[in-house]
Amino acid sequence: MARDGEEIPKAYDPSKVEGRLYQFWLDGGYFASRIEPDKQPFCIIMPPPNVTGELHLGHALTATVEDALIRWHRMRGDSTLWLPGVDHAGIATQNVVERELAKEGVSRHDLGREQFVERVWQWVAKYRSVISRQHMRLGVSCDWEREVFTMDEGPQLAVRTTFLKLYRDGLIYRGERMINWCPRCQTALSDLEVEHREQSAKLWYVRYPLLDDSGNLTDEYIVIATTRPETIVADVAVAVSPKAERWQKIVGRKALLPIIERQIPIIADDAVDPKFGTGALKITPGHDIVDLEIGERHGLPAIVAVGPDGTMNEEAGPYKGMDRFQCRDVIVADLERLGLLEKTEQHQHSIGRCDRCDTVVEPVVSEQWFVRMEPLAGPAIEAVKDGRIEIIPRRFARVYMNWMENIRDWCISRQLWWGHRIPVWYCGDCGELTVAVDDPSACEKCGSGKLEQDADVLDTWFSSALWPHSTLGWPKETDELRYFYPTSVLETGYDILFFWVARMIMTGLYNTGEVPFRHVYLHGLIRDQEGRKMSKSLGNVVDPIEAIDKYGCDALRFVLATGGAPGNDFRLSDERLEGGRNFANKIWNVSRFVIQSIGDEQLQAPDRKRRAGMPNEDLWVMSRLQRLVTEVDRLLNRFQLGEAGHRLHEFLWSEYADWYIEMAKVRLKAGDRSPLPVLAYVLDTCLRLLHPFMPFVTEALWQNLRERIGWADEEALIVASWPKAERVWVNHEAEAKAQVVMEVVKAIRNIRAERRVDASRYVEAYVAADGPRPDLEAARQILESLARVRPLHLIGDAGEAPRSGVASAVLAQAQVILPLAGLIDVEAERARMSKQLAEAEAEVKRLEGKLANAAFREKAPAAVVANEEEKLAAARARLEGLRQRLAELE
RNA sequence: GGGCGAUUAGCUCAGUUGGUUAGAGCGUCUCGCUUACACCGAGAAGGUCGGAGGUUCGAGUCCUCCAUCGCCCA
Repeated sequence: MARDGEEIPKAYDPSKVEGRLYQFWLDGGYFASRIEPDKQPFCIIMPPPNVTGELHLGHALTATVEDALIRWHRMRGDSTLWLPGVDHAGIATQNVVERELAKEGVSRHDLGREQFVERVWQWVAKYRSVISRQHMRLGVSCDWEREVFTMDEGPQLAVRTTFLKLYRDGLIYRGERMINWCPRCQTALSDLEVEHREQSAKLWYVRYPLLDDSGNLTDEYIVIATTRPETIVADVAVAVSPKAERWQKIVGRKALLPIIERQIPIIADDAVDPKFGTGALKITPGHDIVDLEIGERHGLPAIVAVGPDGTMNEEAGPYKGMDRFQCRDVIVADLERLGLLEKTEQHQHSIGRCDRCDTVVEPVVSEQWFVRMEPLAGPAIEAVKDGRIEIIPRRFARVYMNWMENIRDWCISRQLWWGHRIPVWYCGDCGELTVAVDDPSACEKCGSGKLEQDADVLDTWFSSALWPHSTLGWPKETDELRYFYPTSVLETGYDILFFWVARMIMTGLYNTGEVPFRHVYLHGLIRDQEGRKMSKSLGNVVDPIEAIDKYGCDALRFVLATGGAPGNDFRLSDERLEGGRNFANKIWNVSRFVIQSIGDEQLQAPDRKRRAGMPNEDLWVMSRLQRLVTEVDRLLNRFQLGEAGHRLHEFLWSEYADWYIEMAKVRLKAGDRSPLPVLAYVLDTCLRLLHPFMPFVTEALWQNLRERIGWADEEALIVASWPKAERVWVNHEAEAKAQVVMEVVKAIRNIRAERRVDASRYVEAYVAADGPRPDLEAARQILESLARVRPLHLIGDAGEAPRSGVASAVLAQAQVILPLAGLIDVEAERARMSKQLAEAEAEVKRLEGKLANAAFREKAPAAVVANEEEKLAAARARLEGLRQRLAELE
């Protein structure tokens, strides 16, 4: 921004101010949080981006919304803490680094665990700084001094403490359960990390030969339907539905498992759907959750035939070493050759895939660590039910409840190298395990020093679940924890409601006894122009930094903040970003005009005691401004950022710039500097209100404006006080008066445009009005200038105006008559007026009907009725005027 | 199978306690360099708010059913 004497550039150039201002804020220490007991704390813990890579638009949206809330509260005088962080993202980061290594032709196994983890730390160091720099480009005003990484000492301690606590409370256990296994990532996954997709597959009908009582093969057989013939090798039974009559007589007999030639029982179980396939199922407890349950009921073993890498193991006999899908083909061919394949059908069913690498997940019985969720869910349900936590938009509370009420145990162990190592040690001597916060030197049971730590790490979300309290110091009782916890708002995308939000609520309550946050604000997903999810493979990813380079940070932020409603997805496009850039430029130019008009003077705020002597337009804009402040506050309090942004846009552009500035120019051009305090005051207020949305332009302009306004106490807008609505300035009468003036101007402009009157040409005009005549008289110069009319005759009765060669417009409170000899076609004018007359008649009729309805008068609120009556009066006045005009038309 | 959301102007979307003649941005059309801004200004056109019922003095907004699309959970 230019200093005095220098010209302010005509167009806003974000690249010239953003970097400089961010440094200015950093230098000023404005982002730092402080514990100030006399103030209201306002705290947001930032969702930690993954260290896997760079920020995307979802992060930009998060940053935009959270920064807006933080800046707003900071200006309101609250003690704000916005705590940034980064997530180690176990499986995702391990994958990324493994991919890097692959480029060098090395696997993690070549390096060994220790060296591999070292490599990941190198990656982390690099990307943490990339992410921080990108956040800074977004203008985030978070407290960088407090940045936390999920693998820092604090979170490490919190993770171990929580693990031990849960273990001692019996809420963490180790057991053999059906889990989801990704053969590519070679780790267990939680249910949430599996994506189910419907797809078309084959359903094979296979004959299992039956044995007689002495175990000899018969020529009878039972037909089962399966989508996974490769798991036949792990079958332990055939189950039939008790409702499938055709099979009842063979229950209790034995079948001979094809190929493997194991004798398996035929059992009956209610879990078998009689309508699926033949009503008989092969039972593979090692690879299917339903089968596992059936197997348990019947005391059957679980055989696992698929190994960790997705190849068949020794249980598969002749198929050992084959990939599971290759095995499927081979086994089907073998069955066919043996005459055991009855038929094949197409079949729609849902297949689970790893949400990280899209590999088909293998359900498999495996020994893992689990968290018992049900006891944790209860209090978490209560917290939302009783309103201690409010979820915005509200509909997500139901989604949350639904999930919580049907919660299942959480598999938390991961066979990865990168992450929080499970704090469990196994004794080489007695075999017992020791769970501890600090690395133990001896076995709890036998005291032996031969301890080995569990090789696995915890699900990343385990540490994320502790984030609001672990970042504030828990389990230590820090001042931060006491002051800022429970935090104020948790803002994130609805896509991680279960992954993260729900788990934070559960563990927050479990560890601290208090909710982790008061409000959950869920934003939608950002999509591309065609509504597709942005993804690297589609190549439709918009890089927020590129958008900032092209349009400016404020443009991007304004678009993100106002682009959609909370919880709804929205589409981002260049057109929208252009709109944001244009708005920033408008703010720039409005300010440029005001600042240049003020010059070197220092102004005082408009004096509320001298309101009586102020021109109506000043009173009007001051009144509108108060309403704006009230509205923006109301909306922000309800997390309606988008709507608040729209109101600001609307006011600044369509009221302040289009009307007030244009009106003020009339006096300014005449050498009257009296509008300046109002111009400056309204601008100052707008810049303050807009600052949370568009921090850079507003700060840049305000730095220039503040030298010229006597009421600016603070050295920077970022810490300037948030505007308060001042009731005294609210003025209905002034608003009504200004309304008439603006309507007259619009009416004249309309006629001029329709009659193709040269825009620069002044024309003679008659404005007839009774009541508002003095107001129009007061606004004479404004009317002349904005409507380009001269001479302007303000008359009491339309009859005093010429009748021939005129074009006219009838408003409720005034009539406009423009003598435009030569440009007027009487018949066309008559037709135009007649059409308007018909409209007005219909309007009057409609309102009369409404008001004649006794039920309406009786039941509707008095204010609504009065409003309708006012409308009727206006419509009648207009109708009367139109009749008169038409009659006088010659 | 259960749940949720969307369906409003050519396009993208607002419209939170039911109360003007339903709004915005972009696009379209007509004018215009009137010294803040052409990243602009002035004017205009454009919608039976997915469909059908219902509640109500009054429904884009509440209820029921249906249709299409999308998402989540199982």
